[in-house]
Amino acid sequence: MQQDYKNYEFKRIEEEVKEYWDTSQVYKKTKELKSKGENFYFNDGPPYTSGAIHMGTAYNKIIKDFVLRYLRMKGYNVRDQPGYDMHGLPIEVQVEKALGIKNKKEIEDFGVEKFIEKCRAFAIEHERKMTDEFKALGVWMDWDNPYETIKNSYIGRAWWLIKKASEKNLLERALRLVNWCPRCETALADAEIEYRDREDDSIYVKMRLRDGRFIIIWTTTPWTLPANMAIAYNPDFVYDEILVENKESKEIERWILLNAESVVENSGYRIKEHLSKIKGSELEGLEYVPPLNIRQEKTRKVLPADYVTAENTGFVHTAPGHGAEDFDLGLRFGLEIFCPVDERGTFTEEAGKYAGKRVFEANRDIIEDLRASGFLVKSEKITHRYGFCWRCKTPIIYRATEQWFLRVEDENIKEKMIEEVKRVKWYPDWAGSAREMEWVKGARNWCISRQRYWGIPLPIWICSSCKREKVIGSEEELRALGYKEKELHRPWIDSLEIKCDCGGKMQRIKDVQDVWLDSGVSSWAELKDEEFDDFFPPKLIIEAHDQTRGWFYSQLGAGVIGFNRAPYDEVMMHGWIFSDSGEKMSKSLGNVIAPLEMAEKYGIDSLRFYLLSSSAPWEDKSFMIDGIKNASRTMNILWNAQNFAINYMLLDSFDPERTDYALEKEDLWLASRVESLKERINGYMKEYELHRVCRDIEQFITEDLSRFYIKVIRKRVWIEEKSRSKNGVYKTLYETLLEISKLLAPAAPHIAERLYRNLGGAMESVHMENWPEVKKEKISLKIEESMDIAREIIEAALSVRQSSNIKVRQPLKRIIIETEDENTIEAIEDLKSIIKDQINVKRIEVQKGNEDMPSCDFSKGKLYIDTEVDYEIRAETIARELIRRVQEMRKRMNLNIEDYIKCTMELPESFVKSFEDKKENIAKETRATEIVLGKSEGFVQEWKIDGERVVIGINKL
RNA sequence: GGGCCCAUAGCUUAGCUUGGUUGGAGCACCCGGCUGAUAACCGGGAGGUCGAGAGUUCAAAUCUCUCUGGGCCCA
Repeated sequence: MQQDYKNYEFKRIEEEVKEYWDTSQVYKKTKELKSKGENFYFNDGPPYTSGAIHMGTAYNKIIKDFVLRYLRMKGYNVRDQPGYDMHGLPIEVQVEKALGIKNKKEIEDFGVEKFIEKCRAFAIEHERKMTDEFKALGVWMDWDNPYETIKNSYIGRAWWLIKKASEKNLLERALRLVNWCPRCETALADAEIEYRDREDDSIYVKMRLRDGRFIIIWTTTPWTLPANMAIAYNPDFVYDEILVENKESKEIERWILLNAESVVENSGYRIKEHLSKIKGSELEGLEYVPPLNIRQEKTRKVLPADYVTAENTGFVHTAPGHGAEDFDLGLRFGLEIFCPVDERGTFTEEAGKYAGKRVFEANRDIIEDLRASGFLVKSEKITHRYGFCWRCKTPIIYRATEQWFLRVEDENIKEKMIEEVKRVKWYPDWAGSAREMEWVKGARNWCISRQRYWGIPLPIWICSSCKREKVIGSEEELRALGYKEKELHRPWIDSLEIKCDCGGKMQRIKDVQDVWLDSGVSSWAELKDEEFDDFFPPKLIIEAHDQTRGWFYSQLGAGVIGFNRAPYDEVMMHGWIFSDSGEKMSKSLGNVIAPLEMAEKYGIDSLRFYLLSSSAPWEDKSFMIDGIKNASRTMNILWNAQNFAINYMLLDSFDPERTDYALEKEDLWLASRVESLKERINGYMKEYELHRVCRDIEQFITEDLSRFYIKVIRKRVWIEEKSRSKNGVYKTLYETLLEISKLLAPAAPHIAERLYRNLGGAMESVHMENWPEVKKEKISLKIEESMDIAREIIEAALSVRQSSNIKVRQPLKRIIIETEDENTIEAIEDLKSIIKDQINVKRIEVQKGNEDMPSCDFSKGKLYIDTEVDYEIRAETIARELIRRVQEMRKRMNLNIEDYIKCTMELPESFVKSFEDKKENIAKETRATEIVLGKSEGFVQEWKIDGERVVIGINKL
């Protein structure tokens, strides 16, 4: 056992603990110690290596660290390899920026090889920085051996899945509608789209039917009109046919639409007459003349579609080359998938007069053309949600292109995925049953090809003559074909030509793989061959709720295709951290709170404890500075409790092994509280309710241990001689603190370690310990209830004291408690000395109260205080006042607890007799060898007691 | 527009599953007190239309519906 810093100097403490972990290789030894336990494969969701960690990343790893430390204490052999997601567009975009490059052509000019090297360097540099930060947060993972998605071994494992998909006929190349970033010139997965508000044109356009009537359509993307191939209507609707007049030309027209009034509002038309109702189904077969007749076609058809809603005009302009539903409708009715837009978002020659224009810029021209030709009803602005490229923030467009897909929509695959979502245990339950389920049910075939550079090359070779495809499933397979380059990345891999059976040459498709698939395969790609049997599949993953469509999903898809199962049994989903005003933290808003800055200021353990206890893991949190301050205060209180305990134990050379101790009621009570705390915590851990775990520990430390127990046992500790009762205190404190160090180890690993080591814990580290078992026999609900009653009585009495203006230093003659409650009567009998002590009262009587006495109600009855002051009470009050002043002076002089003093006092005449009577007691309490009345000497201070002047002088001996 | 989650004091939150005395804490504020582990703590004060509305019920923060606002994921 040893004393520690007087104050909770978290910075020094945390640094020193880390140093201890390093020099004594505690992490390694802990893992070795637990290596015989049951294997537990925890799979770390790899953060993306493109920046410093933010509060959310920190929170994520802190939760993981909590759970991993807990699992180790529970005896598991935990596989805790961290990972990094290091490929992909985000890094390419950042490197492009650094190089001052703007598009793919400039990358080709710069050199793909050099570009790849820049990307690699970028990823590795950030990986290093992030690792340092995670370590700083005290996160124990296998930082020397992270899995990295850019390694050859990893890439080969990713290929395995592509081959597997190909073998199962789940890999297909298809003309499909994809999200397209015109700046990055690549397809994007649904997961790569970020939705934000954007202001767009909102136009209503007339489509002339062959019979001269008009159908009105509405769109926010005028640039898709050149690709218009049909108009969709809903056969279940009843449309209005109306007569409208052009306000200027007075021309009369017949329109078919819904919501005529609002469409005509603010336009150059007014309604003359409502003619008739037309059933949607009656529109079948109608033909119209496309308004921007760029292809000189005569007419196109009006087609039925269920997805058309009654919003706007009830008709939907359909461009199969630019919209998902349009595309499907196009397939169903054999429309041409017309897409006159190239990869840079520019109209091609096929777009006639618009050729060469960027699509968004063409909006204006198209609107003007419609206006000029009289087809525009009106043009307004609208703010709506629109998709943007997740990295470069360019508004995306939809294009029909040939891409590679994993056929997730395949009935067997989707059914299995749904089954797996049901099988997996989600925390909280609705993360799976509602959220993930919803997403999986609506899942589309997964576009996995990207027309980019920094990624895992898709291992697909195609013969230029017979078009046969070959998929490579591993690095070995590639090497067997004679591939000599060290690198599996582009551009090197593109050089490999494979001889086709037909005699032709096979070339790799140029695409790289969607980076979401990189992390999707991590569950097996990170494993070494020899680990596979022992660990696969992983048991648990822990990520934020945005991963519903991200990693939860990509792993599920990849796992079902590869292994016919989800690569996890349990998913713990957590929330995001927002700023104190509840906004997203972002550089542009200037409200970013860096995790390490907070750790610097308030301590790592405090940061961790705050984040963990603030609210349920799955809830989003606003980061409150007051919250972390409060956590720091809790750590401080624990620190002080430790110092108090160890200080006195050392003074009395207490040995925790000794058995000559006597336990009092309060000791049994505290022990019971510890055990019931453990029992509650075990319950919370079953549902990963980490916040409840932390809150209960905090409550115990502040309420039970510090504010009550230590206050109650002070007197016992002050007794000079060694005693069985004092040993009882020490024994209780020692065991309590030791248990607390273990319970706190997952959340606040540094202070827990220090506390454990200071107490002389049996292991080298608290993190090697076993998670404490509940000792049920120590739990006594009876004593806990009694103590609750006692505490309530104490509170009530102190309250009456205050309202009657009687300070606690003045003893009360008696209190009277009026109650019928048997438990209360019993509690008073049982805990009399504690109650008397805390209230400073001579006697407790249970009987009918005297209505003239000051009183107050409490839940089980009424409490009265007897305020009569006799000579003895007066004398004791004065003695206590004097003791208090001397103690305060000792403190100010910085004396040690065991130092002796000599004391001189100048007292008013009215105090002298009391003083003489209580002199012995005053001397004992203040460790004064003598107290002399007369001129004060040494350290002298003047006090006012009950309005009288008192001068005290102290000399240290 | 859809799915899921959230809304309780100035702030952070408990209570909601299983309706039932005057809805608890902590932080901050004011007043008083206590203190040889603790610049710690205790007592009191002030502060709540339990997001809004409707319904079920003898009784609703709690159950149901609708709406509003926020978040995530989509369209």
